[in-house]
Amino acid sequence: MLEARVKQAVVLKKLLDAIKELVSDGNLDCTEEGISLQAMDNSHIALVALKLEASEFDEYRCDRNMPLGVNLASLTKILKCAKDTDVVTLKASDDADALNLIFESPKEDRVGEYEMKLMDIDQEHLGIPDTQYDATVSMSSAEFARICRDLAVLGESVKIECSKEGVTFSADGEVGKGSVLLRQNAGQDRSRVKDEDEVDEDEKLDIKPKTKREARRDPDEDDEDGQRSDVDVKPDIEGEDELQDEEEQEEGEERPKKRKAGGKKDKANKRAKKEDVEEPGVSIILERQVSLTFSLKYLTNFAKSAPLAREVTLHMSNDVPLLVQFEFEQGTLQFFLAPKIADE
Amino acid sequence: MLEARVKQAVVLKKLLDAIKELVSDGNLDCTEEGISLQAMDNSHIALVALKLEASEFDEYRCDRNMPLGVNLASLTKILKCAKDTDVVTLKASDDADALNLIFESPKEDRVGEYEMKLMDIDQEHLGIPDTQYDATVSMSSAEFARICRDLAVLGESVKIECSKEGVTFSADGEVGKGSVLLRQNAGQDRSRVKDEDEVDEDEKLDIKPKTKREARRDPDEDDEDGQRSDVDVKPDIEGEDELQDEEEQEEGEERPKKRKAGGKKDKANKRAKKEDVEEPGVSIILERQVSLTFSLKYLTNFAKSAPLAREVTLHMSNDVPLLVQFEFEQGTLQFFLAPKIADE
DNA sequence: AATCAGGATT
DNA sequence: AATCCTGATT
Repeated sequence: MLEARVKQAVVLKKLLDAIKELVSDGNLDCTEEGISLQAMDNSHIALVALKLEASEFDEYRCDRNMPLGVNLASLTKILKCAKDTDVVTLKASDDADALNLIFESPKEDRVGEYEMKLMDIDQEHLGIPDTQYDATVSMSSAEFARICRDLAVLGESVKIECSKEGVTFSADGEVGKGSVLLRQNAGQDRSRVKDEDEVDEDEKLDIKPKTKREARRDPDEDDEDGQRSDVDVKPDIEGEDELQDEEEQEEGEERPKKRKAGGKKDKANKRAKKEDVEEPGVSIILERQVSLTFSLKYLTNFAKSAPLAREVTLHMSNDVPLLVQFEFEQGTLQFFLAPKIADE
Repeated sequence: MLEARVKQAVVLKKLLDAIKELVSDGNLDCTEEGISLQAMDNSHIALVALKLEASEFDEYRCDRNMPLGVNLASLTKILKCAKDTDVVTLKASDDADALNLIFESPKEDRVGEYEMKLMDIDQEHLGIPDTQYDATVSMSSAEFARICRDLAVLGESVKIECSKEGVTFSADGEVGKGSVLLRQNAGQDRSRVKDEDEVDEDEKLDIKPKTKREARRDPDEDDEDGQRSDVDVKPDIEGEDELQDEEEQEEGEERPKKRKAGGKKDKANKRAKKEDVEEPGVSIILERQVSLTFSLKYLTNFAKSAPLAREVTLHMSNDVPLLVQFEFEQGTLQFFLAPKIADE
């Protein structure tokens, strides 16, 4: 038995818009922790991993793990029947061959009940390596989308170079070539480009990811968050909690930073209400310079998630798949893409 | 000789948009009363009946009855040459083989004169039975359009069920199934769901239908309304006037309603100006529960009239054609559609 | 019918 | 910036 309530249908709509062009079918894996979906894209090149946290649902109940095989095009169609502000309740009985979706207007004078047929999908379970990334770039998701769109005009690939200077996206082709340099400008104490020692410290402390994670969730869940991001879409909760505690105990100096992060959360909330104009700054955590080339086709697809989150984080190490991560109120959406090998 | 002036071309444009996909050609029947058009749709399944009231034209003159056979695609093309705010004057001489359209900008600094060739159309004259409907649902036309569009994703037919609970639209197909329940919420004294006795009372008093009719026309015309809708598009003018007078004399109590109607009209005008956000509530008058199935293809076509009127009224009786009625400032647009026989 | 692009609107 | 509405296109 699954019963999950989302306050605003628009979140699910944006999610589906974000992934439906990459993945046609997938299992919504429903567990006590929440709902996750993990799938290779249709051409089996990119990996999409979505996690919706149980705690972030308006109401959540899942008695036992159940994979709900959904056709994302069908789900998109049905979600189109909801108004953006509708309250959505997802329901599935334990042996269901259908997912029930209930759309209720805020005034409760309109109730839509939809039933979507489910399918059996062989879950190729994908282990995502727990990578320590050499470079982590946080930036405005809208800016990321813009850059991908812009450079896609010029060529099929983009080279992303991350150094102390900032991050550079460059592409070239028939028409000509172009590059966009983003300097760090987060307007924070860590906004300047760090030198190696400082970087190491930041990496060790894992400040930056935490800041982002904390932006929308309890600090105590940071590491669960981290695992979700870096290890597996279906992590073991107990193990994570332990890891979390360890880290917190090991590094007492994290606490002040955590509070700082808390401050950021408030700021982010305020922004969401009245400062939408203010774009998130660019911040870079660099352990090692990276230079990687990716298919713009995929990146532009990933960038379609921009409406979900103001900020996107690019995690990169040389010769390792890129992780593009969007954290939004209800969870996390990740995309993985292997770099092109040569500068083709 | 016909000469009719409409203040805003946009009304005619919306009208044409509303019916041009259903009907390709038709006679504009011009009489002293106004201009009406009645036609089966191209597949001879649905019936479209339009009436533009002489009194609602800015200026109206029609010396003798004349059917102007128009190709609606042509008329649409020509109306596209008018700006929405242009004043439109329709002119036709008695033996005309063409309709003249004059588009004048409000500032009168621009005059467009167009002439559209007319055609001879054998008017298959259609008697519309004067049905007493078991259920009458008034609702936001935009919502009606939305529901039809939404359910059209799922299947070809929609079942409309009207009960004390409210009205339910449901459809199913390959992807799954869906239903939308609208509860009564008119926010009026009659907004709650009535039980049988109350329903009977309301029906007897005919409160609800009058309310609706009064929204845009004089109560005295209620029965003319019925005739226009239910009997003939080309009525004998003299006869009708007599009927009107008779009724006025018969039922003195209608006069106050006339005044009331005027007030309501003003209200509607105000709404158009400042209350566009406020959707009309759902109100249901139910003599008997109904459950009917209709082709969504037709209903979605009918729903294209939504820009004409904030509200739509669905009149239903079991096994009888549905009447979908839009009342707008200048007149009434009605669509009739027979139900599907089985639950196919 | 459905998707996409453009323009208007808030 | 995002949504809505329209027109165009496949």
